[in-house]
Amino acid sequence: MDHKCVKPRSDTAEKILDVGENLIQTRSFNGFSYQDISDALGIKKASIHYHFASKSDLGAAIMTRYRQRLEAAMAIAEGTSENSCWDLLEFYFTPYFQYADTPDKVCLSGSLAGEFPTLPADMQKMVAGFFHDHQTWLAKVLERGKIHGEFAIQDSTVQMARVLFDALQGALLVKRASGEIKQLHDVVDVFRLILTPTGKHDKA
Amino acid sequence: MDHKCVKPRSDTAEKILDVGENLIQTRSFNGFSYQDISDALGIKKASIHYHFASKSDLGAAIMTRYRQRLEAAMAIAEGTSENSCWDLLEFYFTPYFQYADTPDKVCLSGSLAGEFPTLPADMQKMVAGFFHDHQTWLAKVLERGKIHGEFAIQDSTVQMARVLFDALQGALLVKRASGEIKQLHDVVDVFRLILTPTGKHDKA
DNA sequence: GTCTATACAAAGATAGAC
DNA sequence: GTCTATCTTTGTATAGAC
Repeated sequence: MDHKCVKPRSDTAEKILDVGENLIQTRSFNGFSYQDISDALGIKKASIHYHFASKSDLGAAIMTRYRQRLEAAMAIAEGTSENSCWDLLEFYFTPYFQYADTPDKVCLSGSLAGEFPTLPADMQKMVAGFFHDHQTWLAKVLERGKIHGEFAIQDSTVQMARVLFDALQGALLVKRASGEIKQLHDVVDVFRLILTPTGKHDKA
Repeated sequence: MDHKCVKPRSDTAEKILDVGENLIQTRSFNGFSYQDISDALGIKKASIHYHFASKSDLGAAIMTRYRQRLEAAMAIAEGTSENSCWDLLEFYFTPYFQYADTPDKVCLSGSLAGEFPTLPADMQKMVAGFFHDHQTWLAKVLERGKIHGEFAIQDSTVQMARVLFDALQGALLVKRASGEIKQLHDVVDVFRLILTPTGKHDKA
């Protein structure tokens, strides 16, 4: 089960990825430099190039790790039989709430979306893949919940998954500008209400 | 009625704003340079500085003009008595559809949202103001439509306006990455459905 | 693996001629 | 208003010592 599909990486490389991920989420890809990482870790810019030859490579590595981490968690949650579809949905919301609790973090892909046409080609593919995978996963959860009678969805679950995903990403971005955490909570609350069949939201 | 609250500007300045607006919508603020404008207009970088001393000034001017243009149109539409609330809503969608019809354009503020923390302070205020104004306008339309019986909204119209706005902004960003125009249409279709009281969508 | 040093290009910005 | 020329800073990236 723990088949370690992730390449082992040096401790420094991992720290660079950590800082880089954070920097993209807070400042976007074009908005940070190797100097920022250098400052954060106390190592020289040249040392970063040893681990990641180009900024493009670094960006791709950050995206890859981010996607693997989230999508592995999604796959595990989905495969855990105790989880109801409501559980899965609430589970999916957690990182959004985590980011919204910070003053300046958004989803990695959400941050990159604004500068999409300026990104290296491989990063563009990864961002598009991220969007696709998350919406597909959400659609699967909604479809299963619809069939089980957990969710009240008259029409396309694929469509609903798209709207939910768009709203979550949009809410994070708008929230960061306004500082109002309600921006995200409203999205979650509205969808909880829309998807609830009887009118009461029962998670257990 | 036509009280011209917009400062008269030279023809070149206006062209610079046009190109700059386009560049931000396609490449974001950190993703374009004075050189890009220089190339597009066939004038030298120094000439641009004559019209807009700093990039910060240019960005602020672009944002100001963009907001005024959209919000003036929204105010006029709102004040036109023939318009139903459905009309107003469909009217609000039009620029989103326009952007979605291009390969690489998103909302100006949506583009800036991804790099928000790196923006000059005055631009940050304008982006936040844009988000606030648009959501307030949408909430007003939804509230009026709710009272008139045009819209089926059980709960907070403010909340619903937020979710709709988030979803529209998110959809444009995701659409640009995937190229799938459906990303935006799904949002519009779902909200048309949700807001329709009888189940049929009657715009007249 | 990390450092110093440096190359190289691009960006924002200014001075001053025309 | 636009130009040429130039300055300054920053950013990505490489070479080579340790």
